[in-house]
Order: sequence, then structure tokens, then C-alpha cells
Amino acid sequence: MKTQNDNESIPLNQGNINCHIPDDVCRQARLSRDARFDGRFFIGVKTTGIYCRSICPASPPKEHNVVYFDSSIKAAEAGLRPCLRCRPDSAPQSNAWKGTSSSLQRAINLIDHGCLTGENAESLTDLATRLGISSRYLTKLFNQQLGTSPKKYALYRQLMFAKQLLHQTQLPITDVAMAAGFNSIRRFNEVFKSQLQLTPSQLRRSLSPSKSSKLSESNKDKGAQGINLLLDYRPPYDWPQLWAFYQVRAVEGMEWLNEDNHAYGRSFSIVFDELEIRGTFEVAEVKGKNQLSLAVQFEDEQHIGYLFQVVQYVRKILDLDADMEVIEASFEPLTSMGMKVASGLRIPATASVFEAGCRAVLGQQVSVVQASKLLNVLAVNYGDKAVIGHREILFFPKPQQVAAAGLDEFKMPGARKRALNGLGEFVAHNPLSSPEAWIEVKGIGPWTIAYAKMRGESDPNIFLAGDLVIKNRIKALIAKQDLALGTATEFTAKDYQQLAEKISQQVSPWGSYLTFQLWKNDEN
DNA sequence: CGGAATTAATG
DNA sequence: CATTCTCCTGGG
Repeated sequence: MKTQNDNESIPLNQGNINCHIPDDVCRQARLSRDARFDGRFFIGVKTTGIYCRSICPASPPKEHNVVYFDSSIKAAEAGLRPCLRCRPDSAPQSNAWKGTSSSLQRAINLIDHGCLTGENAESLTDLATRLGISSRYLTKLFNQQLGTSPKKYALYRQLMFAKQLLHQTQLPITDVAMAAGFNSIRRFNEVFKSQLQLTPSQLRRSLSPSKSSKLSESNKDKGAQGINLLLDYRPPYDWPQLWAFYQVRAVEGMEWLNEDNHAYGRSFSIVFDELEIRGTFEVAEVKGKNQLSLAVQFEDEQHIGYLFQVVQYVRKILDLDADMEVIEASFEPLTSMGMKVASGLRIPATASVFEAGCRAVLGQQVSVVQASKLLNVLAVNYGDKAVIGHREILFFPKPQQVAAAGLDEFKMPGARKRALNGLGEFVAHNPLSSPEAWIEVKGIGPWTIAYAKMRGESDPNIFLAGDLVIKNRIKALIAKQDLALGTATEFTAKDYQQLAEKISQQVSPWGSYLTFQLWKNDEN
């Protein structure tokens, strides 16, 4: 008896299976510098020992000198150094495994959000425990899928971030090391040199002077102190659309918007075991570049060591790493029914799950405009204030503050006030709970929870089939189809449920994106 | 820069 | 799970 276990015995030194995208697709993409492939594969050049993004402005190397990798870490593991022109460090993250709920994916997510990085870094064992697996299995997964260890992966991400800071900011090198989460400059220099074959100061000196002066000028424009960076994304990204979404829901003092450059800023507060990191971030459109500019200010400048985490946090809020090409392809079942796709529509998240929950509760049964009026009252009456960069900034109320809020000034049903208080109390007592657990709170139902998961946890797979707007949109699509085909579909509530179930499966794991599409569609 | 202490990788 | 090996950091 022979067992078929080809998949089990993947050799650790993966020979020519570095890239899951076919070579000829990669070749075409790199020759046309196709931004849609940015971050989905990397080009290693054997002769120079350098690896690039698909959009690299350098003249393309000959095909026979080229090796393709599906992740930048694999290229780095092969002994190649990141290109100084296209800067693979700031490429959008996109990986074949994205959107799966595997332990590996969750581990990568946590590491990308800095859990192994910085002064109070978690140990590998802690991380493994959090995922419910052994540390042994975790390292095994990394070796199988990425060809490297968790620690090396984390280090590589730190290093790439440091490189980005050296390129894009004027920060002193010690600050760069701290901001990237290194605890000693000694180690920073060592790792940097081993991977990039340059010292940090050499890299900074090698910058073209025109570029750095341009950057500092644009920083002056905003009059902004703090740290300015550029965030790359892979098109399509309809930022003005997201900007508008935030605009109608904005809380004055906590969020601010500027129509001219589609700037959006807000306060944030992130808690890392006991330590609260507060500050503001502001993003704005960079025309024609597939980038947003980002300015971060910490309330306490000592917290610069958390910059890496903050940048990841912003990327998540603005959904910069979504792979829209894959996501939009999954809409096919509905586009074939005549749904128009608003391309580049991503999931605008909130600063915390709790905030998403409050927004959801205050949005029950009322219009968006009314909901944001209520939200403004809540924030201004119960939230903290602090001065950051000569400006008074409002923070979204903490769970404790909402729990204790009198809410007498609110014109809404008592039941909803109690739901809001109850939510605050519940989250205050179970700060790490997921929205699913909120079902215990009276007045919080499945819709509220689903909304919180979508906007608060960036869960990509929330298809709100029961939402009234969604229901109407789908019914309208059926009617449209009937009209075109001359048929008349019988449509009971049960039929709808079945259809919704089917759609939900077809679009999985991207249900949230379809939800937003259908909401958007309704506005037209 | 070197080396002691600690943590991660591996069979 | 025990051994080897790499990483990390405080001090010279």
C-alpha cells in the first residue's frame, strides 16, 4: 500500500516553487510595471543580488537573470537585498494566504501588528499559546509556508519599516531604531548591515537630495509636527469614496476632514498591556501615486517606539492591504445579475471595536445623519480631551465612561440608552471580548454585532443578508433580471433566505465588501 | 567588539 | 522535550 503524501513532505529548501504566480504573468506585469501586481510578487535579480517590486522604476532586468518570489521575505531569505529605488519595504502587503483563518494567517497578522516587537514584546511561546498551538508547530508552519522562522519574519518586518523611515523621514537614526521597535541601536545596526549591506547612516546619505527636500516641503505645508510617512496601496482604492463615508459620520473634535486634499484625521488610543498610547493621525490623498500621506503625532513623544504598531493600525483602519482584484472577482455571481461594481470600495474601519459597537447602537432605527448627531453628543459629553500639537483633541469615550453616562440629554428610547450603558459596562469588564459575546447585553442584537465585527474588527466576511437595504437591493436585482429575461421569479421570505445563503457562500470570505457594495449601490 | 545570559529552532 | 544554536543586551 502506497500513501499519497506529496503535500506532507515539502522540502524546506523550496527549489523552484518560490512563486505561485506563473512566470509569464510575472514577466508581463513587471515589464509594464503593473501596480495591480504590487506586493503580490517580487523580482529577484541574480546578477545584482537585489530584489524589486513589480512597479520598480529601474530599467527591467533580462528575463534569464530573474527569479520570482511570492513574498519579499522569501527573496530576502534567498540572500537578496531590497532595492533602493522601488523600496520593497513599503509595498502593500498581500499574500496568498490572506483571508484564510488559518493559524498561520492569524500569527502573521499578530506579528505584523507588532506582538513580537518592541520593549514589551511577547515571547514566541506566548504567541503560540494565544493561537492555541504549540510553539513547535508555529515555527513549523512558518518554515513550510514562508521558508523562514517567526522571529526572522518579525525582524525582517521591523527592518523594512526602519528602512522606510530612513527614506521618508528626517528622524535621527536612534529614533528610527526605536520607532521600528529595536531596543538597542547596537542590534539595529548589526541586523541592518547584515540584510542591506549598508549601515543605516550610509543608506540615508545615499538618498537623492531632491527627494528629501520635496518631502520636507510637503510636511511644512501641513504645518504638522510629528512623523510624516507615505503609505502605499495597490489600486484600485477609491479613497474619496471612503473619505465621504467618514465625513458624514464624523465627530467634531475627534475627527477632522479637508475636502481639498481629501484629508482625514482623528485621535486614537491604543492600549498595550496597561500602557495607553494616545495621539492623532491624519492621512491625505497623494495624486497619481497609489499612496496616501500619513502624519502621526503622539501625545507623549516617548512613545515613538510604538510607531510601527500605529502605522499597522492605520493601514488596518483604512483597509490599505486588501487585494481588491481578488475581492471584486468574487462578486461575479451578482455582477452577472446586473450589479454594478464601484471599484476600489474598501471597508472603512473605526478606531476600536467598542467605538464600532457604539456607532451601531446609536445607528439603530435612525438615519446616518441623526446617528452622527447622537455620536457627537456622546463623544463631547463623555470623552476625554487632550492637547496634541497645540490643538485640543477629543477622544472617543472609554467603555467605563459610556457605562456611567447619564445620557439624559439624548433624545432616544430608554431601551437604547440602556443598551448603550450595558455595552459600556460589558466591554469595561471584558475588554478583550469579541462582539459575539455582546449578545448578552440587552438591546444588542445580531445586526449590531455584525456591524461591529465588520467596522471594528475588520472582519472581511460579514454579509448582512438581513439588512433592509441589502434585501431591497437584491430584490431589485432579481426584478431587473426578470425584466430582461421575461421571467417572473416567485419570491417568498424563505426564497430570499435561501438565495442570501447561496450568495453568502459564493462571495466568502469577502462578504463585508459585498455588503458595502450593495449599500453604496443603493445611493445611486 | 566580545562574551554571558536568555530565548528560539530543531531532531 | 532536550540539546544545539541564535539572538539580545549590558558593560568594557
